[in-house]
Amino acid sequence: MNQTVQDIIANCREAGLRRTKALEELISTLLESGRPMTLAELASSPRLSSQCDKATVFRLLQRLAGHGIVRRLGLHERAAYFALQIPGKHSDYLICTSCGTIEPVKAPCPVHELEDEIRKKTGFQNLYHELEFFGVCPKCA
Amino acid sequence: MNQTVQDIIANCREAGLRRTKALEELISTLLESGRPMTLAELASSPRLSSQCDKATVFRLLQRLAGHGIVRRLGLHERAAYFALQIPGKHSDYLICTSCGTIEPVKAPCPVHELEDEIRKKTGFQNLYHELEFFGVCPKCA
DNA sequence: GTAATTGCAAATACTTTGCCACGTA
DNA sequence: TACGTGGCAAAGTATTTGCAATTAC
Repeated sequence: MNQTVQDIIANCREAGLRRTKALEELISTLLESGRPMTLAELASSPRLSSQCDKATVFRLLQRLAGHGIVRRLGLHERAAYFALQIPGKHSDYLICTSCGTIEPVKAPCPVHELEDEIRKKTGFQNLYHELEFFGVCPKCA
Repeated sequence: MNQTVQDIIANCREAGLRRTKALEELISTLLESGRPMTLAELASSPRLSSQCDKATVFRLLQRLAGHGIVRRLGLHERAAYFALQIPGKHSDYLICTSCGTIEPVKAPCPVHELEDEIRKKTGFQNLYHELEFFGVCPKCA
């Protein structure tokens, strides 16, 4: 287990969560995959399926989302997606509507200025955004 | 019933759909509301609840989405949202995570250039994007 | 020891489909 | 008439919760 996992778990501890096997495996799995994952995917992943129940993963994700350690994403599927929320890192996603592959967009996000403007003009608090591109990838086309 | 409704229904007819009461009411409702709505909202709206079953609304929305006349949106809720897809018009949304209000963002969308870039670099077909801002509105704060 | 966490199973929420009746073209 | 469309009810998928047992601190 590398340093980053330890760091994130340290954040969890600060947030008042207990250090459990399930928590460690969940964080590791999300970090290793590097992409948003659904509850079903997570709960059936090798590291977690042997380790704990789907309800546990669900509740863990809920707690982590409540503390801003993971973020829940829509992504147009029926199932919700979850991704680690690394401070200072923001990702937009490119999603193939045919095969469902999700990859982070590498280019810098062009939305922050508009976000600032909206924050000023509307008075919304805790503003953040979610940006996804949908299309058919070359393999599927 | 105004002209725009007639226009949209004309598009539906061209797409091979029949002109039914349910179709007219659905289009009118979506157009009047001016915002994305869930299946449940639509099916229980005054114009539609008296008119037809939820399954009918569901199937209509599916057909319309298949022909690009409505668009299905994620918007972070458990239920899917549907919005009329007016040619040449694109909307980003500002959503209050506390009361759930959804309003279109008035400012021009700053994402089109990045979208073009992604189209060129990745070879994705039929590329489009979805952009949402989430936060707590002044009333809820 | 105490409160947070977990597993299992049951309850919800929302979506989707089957089947036959009906209405539009 | 023929095929798209509609209603009703049932099935499917994903999420969420209750409660007693367990575990981290």
